[in-house]
Amino acid sequence: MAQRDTGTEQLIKDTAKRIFFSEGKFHATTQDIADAAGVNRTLLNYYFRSRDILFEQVAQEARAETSALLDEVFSAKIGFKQKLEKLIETFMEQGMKYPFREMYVITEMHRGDKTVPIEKINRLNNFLKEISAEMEQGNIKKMDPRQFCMNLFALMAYPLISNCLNRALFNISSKEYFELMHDRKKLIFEMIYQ
Amino acid sequence: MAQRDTGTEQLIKDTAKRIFFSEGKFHATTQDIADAAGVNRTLLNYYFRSRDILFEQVAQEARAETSALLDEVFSAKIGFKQKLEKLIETFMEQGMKYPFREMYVITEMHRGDKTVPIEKINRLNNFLKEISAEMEQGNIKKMDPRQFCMNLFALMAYPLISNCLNRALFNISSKEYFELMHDRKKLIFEMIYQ
DNA sequence: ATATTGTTTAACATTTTTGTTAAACGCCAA
DNA sequence: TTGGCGTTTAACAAAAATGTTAAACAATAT
Repeated sequence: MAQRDTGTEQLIKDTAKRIFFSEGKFHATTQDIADAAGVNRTLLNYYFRSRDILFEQVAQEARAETSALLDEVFSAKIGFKQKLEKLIETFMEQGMKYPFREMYVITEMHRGDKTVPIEKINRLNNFLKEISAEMEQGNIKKMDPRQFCMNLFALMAYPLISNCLNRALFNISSKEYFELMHDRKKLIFEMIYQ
Repeated sequence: MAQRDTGTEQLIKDTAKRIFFSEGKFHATTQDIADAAGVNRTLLNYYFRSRDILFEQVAQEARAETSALLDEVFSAKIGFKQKLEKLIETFMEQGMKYPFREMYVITEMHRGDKTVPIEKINRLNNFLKEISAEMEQGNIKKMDPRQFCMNLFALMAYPLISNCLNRALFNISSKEYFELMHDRKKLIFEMIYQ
């Protein structure tokens, strides 16, 4: 009956997420995570039984978090333009905290031959229809709506992922990089919506 | 004096690259690679001494390959517009073969605290200047040239990386996906160059 | 032919990572 | 207070991954 909640289980998951999603350390071991969380490694087994279960649970929650984000935006009763703005704002903010979340999901998919448990296809289809409608109205450049989708997510996600490369290339600090990322919100919108 | 070359060393590296860069299996072990190459695992140690050395060498060559690509494009004596077209064409073609090459480099950077051995900054600065000039001429939308750069690479790289996700979302075959990727070449150019 | 040298293999050893067990700890209720 | 129960720990065990060695093999030069 789970009486005493010391928060350790949550601490472990949060730490795993930080290591995987924020720091992009996909090779982290259970010991790495335990150390980072400041707990005994045995606790990972106590709470999650095995490494695989913990990792899968983290991936599962990552998918759920992304899902929730998209759901909230797509189901909002606002116009397409506002949806786009909201999506960019929300995605970029979460992305700055967890740049490698989607990448973790992808990497874990490649590990096993997990089939993608995605039911979000209907929701996406609605979005694709909205995109088509906007193209008809001339608000966005005409193209395959799927390409529009890929453009949008590419523009948001990739610069976050390639943070360390770009910082070296442009020779800029972490602070400057975050400023660039903030500026991208407006910039991305203006790029895809005329 | 390396008389007898059975091609095994190259086979091992090529196999490692296929597994890492094409299949995105960053968790692959030396045994996985040996199996995929159809050779005894001991040969990895014979040719490369240790796993770390092999992995670092693969990462090193990945950086060199990307470098060579950019060098070839940037040093060409052609106009900016042609450079852009050439860059997109070359990058996308290589990207379709090795979608996870840059991602592997990034992941390996996160593993150790390797400092980025990049000297390409001057070359990039030239490109940034060219971008600025084009903006002055009104050929491309005005913005921070670094943002332009990030847009360009994001549009090219991310859809390749998120292949498996997108295929599930859009419910399309591998063949259809490749068609979309091919179409992107023209599409990306038109998006960033008016 | 045979010695040489680079290549490949199997068996073994080591290290790293993960999993299990039993006991200690600490809070709460009877 | 003490018995129970969830939590935590350390010691141990098992498995997985990596590294080493010596011997077998095969092509070439002498």
